Amino acid sequence: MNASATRAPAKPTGLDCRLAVLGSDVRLTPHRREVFDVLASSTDHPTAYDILDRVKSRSPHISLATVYNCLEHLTTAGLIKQVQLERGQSRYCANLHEHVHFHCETCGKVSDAHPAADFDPAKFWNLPKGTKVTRMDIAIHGTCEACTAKH
Amino acid sequence: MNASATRAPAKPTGLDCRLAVLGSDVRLTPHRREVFDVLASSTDHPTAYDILDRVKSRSPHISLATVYNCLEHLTTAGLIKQVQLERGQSRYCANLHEHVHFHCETCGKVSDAHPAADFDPAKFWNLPKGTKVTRMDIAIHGTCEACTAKH
DNA sequence: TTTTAGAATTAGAATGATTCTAATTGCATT
DNA sequence: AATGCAATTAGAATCATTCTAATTCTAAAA
Ligand SMILES: [Mn+2]
Ligand SMILES: [Mn+2]
Ligand SMILES: [Zn+2]
Ligand SMILES: [Zn+2]
Repeated sequence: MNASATRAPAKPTGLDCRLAVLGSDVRLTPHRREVFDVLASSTDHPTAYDILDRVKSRSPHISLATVYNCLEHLTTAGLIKQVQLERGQSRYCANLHEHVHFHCETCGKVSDAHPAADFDPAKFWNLPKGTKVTRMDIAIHGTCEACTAKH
Repeated sequence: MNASATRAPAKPTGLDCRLAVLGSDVRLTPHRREVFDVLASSTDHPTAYDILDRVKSRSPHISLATVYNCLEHLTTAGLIKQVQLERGQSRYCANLHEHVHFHCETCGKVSDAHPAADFDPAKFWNLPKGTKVTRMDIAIHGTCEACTAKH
C-alpha cells in the first residue's frame, strides 16, 4: 500500500501470474491469485483468517499480512468486495453482481440475495434532491431457512 | 455488563433519575440520562468520543468507560440504536423510526432518510421461503445535497 | 547473464476502538 | 447508621487491522 504509492505501477507484461482479469489493473501474483480463487469458490463470505486457513493448504508459508495485502489490492482493483456486517472482522465476497447480504443470527451464515430485475432501491427513500448515490450496503438479519425449519 | 448479569436488576423505585421511558426497564441514572439527551438532541450520529465531549460540558468527570456502559444499556433497552457504517468507530442514533442512513463520502455527514409509506423491502429480494427477517441495515453512500451543490 | 530497481512478502510492532478488571463510590432499603 | 447491590472509574487487556523495516522476487536493462 505504501510501496504502491511511490510511483506509477509498472505495467505487467509477464506471463501466467499477471493475468489481467475483468479489465482490472492488478498484478495477479501467485498469492493474489490464490486469495482470489479461494474467494471465487466460496459463497460463505470468509474473514481474513478464514482465507488465510484456506490458502495455507496450497501455500503453507503465506502470512496474515500478505492475505490482508492481497485483499486490499483485489478490493481496490474492484475484483472483490469487502463486507461489513457487524463490528469485528470484515468479510469478503467475490460476487460482483448487485446483491444484498442475508445474515442468519442463529447459525451465523451469510448468504447473497439478489434483487428483482426491476428493483430501483433509491426511489424508496426520500433523499433530498441533488443527492447522488454511489453505493448501497444492504444487510438483512434474521433466521435462515434451515434454522427456521429445525426449530 | 458483568455486574448486571449477576442478578435480576432491582426495580427502580426512586425519583427523577429513574424515569421509565417508552416502557423500557433501564434505570435512567443521571449519566445515562445525559447520554440519552445528548443523542436525542443530535441528528448527526455521533461516535462514543463525540458523545463523551458533549456530555462533558454537563458532567466534566464522566469517563469514556461510563459512556460506553451507558450506550450499551440504552441500546439493550432499545432506547437508542448502534449504527455501523464503516469499520472503525460505531455511531449512535436515537431515532427509533424505521429509517436508513445516508452517508456523504465527501463531507462525512450521516443523516436519516425515511422510506415511503408503502415500502416493503423484504419482497424485493428473493429470500428463500422460510427465511425470517428481524432487522435490516441499509446504508446509502454518495454525495449529499450541499456537497453536490458546491461542486 | 548479471545488474538493478521497484514491487511483493514477511514477522513482528504499533494502533485504535472497544471490552474487561478490579477497585471505589453512591443510593435505597433495612 | 449498616447493608448490599448497581454505577462509575482508571487503566489493562483484547481484537482486528495497519504499519514498519527488513528480505526476497521478478522483469526489464545493461
Ligand atoms: Mn456477497
Ligand atoms: Mn439514524
Ligand atoms: Zn441459520
Ligand atoms: Zn456532504
